[in-house]
Amino acid sequence: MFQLDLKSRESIYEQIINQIKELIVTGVLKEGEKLPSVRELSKILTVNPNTVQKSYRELERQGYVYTVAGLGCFAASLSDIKRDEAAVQQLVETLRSTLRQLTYLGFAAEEIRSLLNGLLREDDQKQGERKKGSDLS
Amino acid sequence: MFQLDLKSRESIYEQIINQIKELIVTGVLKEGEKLPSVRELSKILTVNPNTVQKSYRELERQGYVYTVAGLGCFAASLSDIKRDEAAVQQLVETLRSTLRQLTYLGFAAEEIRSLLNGLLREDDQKQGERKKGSDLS
DNA sequence: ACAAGTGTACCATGTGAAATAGTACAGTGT
DNA sequence: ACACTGTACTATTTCACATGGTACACTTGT
Repeated sequence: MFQLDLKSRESIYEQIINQIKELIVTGVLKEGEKLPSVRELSKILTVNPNTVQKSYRELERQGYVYTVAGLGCFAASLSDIKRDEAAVQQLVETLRSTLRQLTYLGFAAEEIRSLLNGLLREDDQKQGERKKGSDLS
Repeated sequence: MFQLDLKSRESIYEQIINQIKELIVTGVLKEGEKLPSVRELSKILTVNPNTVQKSYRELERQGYVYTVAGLGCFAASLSDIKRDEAAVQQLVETLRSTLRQLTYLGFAAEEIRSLLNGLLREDDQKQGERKKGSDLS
């Protein structure tokens, strides 16, 4: 269920955030379903409770979960997810930078297109085939 | 020509690396052209000489430049750039993660494809420009 | 009322990367 | 000799991350 990579550049709490996001967006965690408690998840992952709580706090800020004191943390409705424009901008900038670096390494435009098509196909599968894609060119 | 963002998550020496890579790949810095000396560039950017040297060392390791003790640091031939397979794998992983996060934010496959097409178009333009006269200030 | 579980808010500590500051040495060209 | 160049250190600071620990308020089941 959870897989942490301690060597990753991505910090632990960010990995937790992204993995929970995935569970919610893919529908594994349905609206209203309870997440593991802070202390419980910290034991499962053998990380500090504070680290898990930091993840939960951020997930709530972004609208992926809601918490009730004394009860726990629950998956929110997909429609509650906040599309933070600054976050989007950040992601686009990351995309731009990554694509550029691939170009630096000598990848031709066609290679990159083909690579992206492969990655998008993965996403489609995870999403459950909501849309069938057109070509990138 | 150099633009550092101290607030960026990307560290300074990484920003220097990427901007120099761009100058070399786009042909602004042609093969054999001399880069600013470590001390000179550090003054231009108002960063520590050690930071610049770290960038140059990494650029040499990746084959973008070659250095001659006592002479300076020079742009290498594009054919000398090493395609580090681990680095490629890292970039692909970053792409995968970024695309996934866009999906989490509710972007449809079509939106993402269109966004990527825009970014690829930017790259095509940069590749075609091939300006003359390297203006490093 | 009580206990156990929940989220939450702190504070202190350790760690590692990044960046800075400074010194020193070797090679190149004039 | 001199002024550049790259290079190699060491030491220090800063900051985010992660950990360890304590405390408090709320909810549920008993």
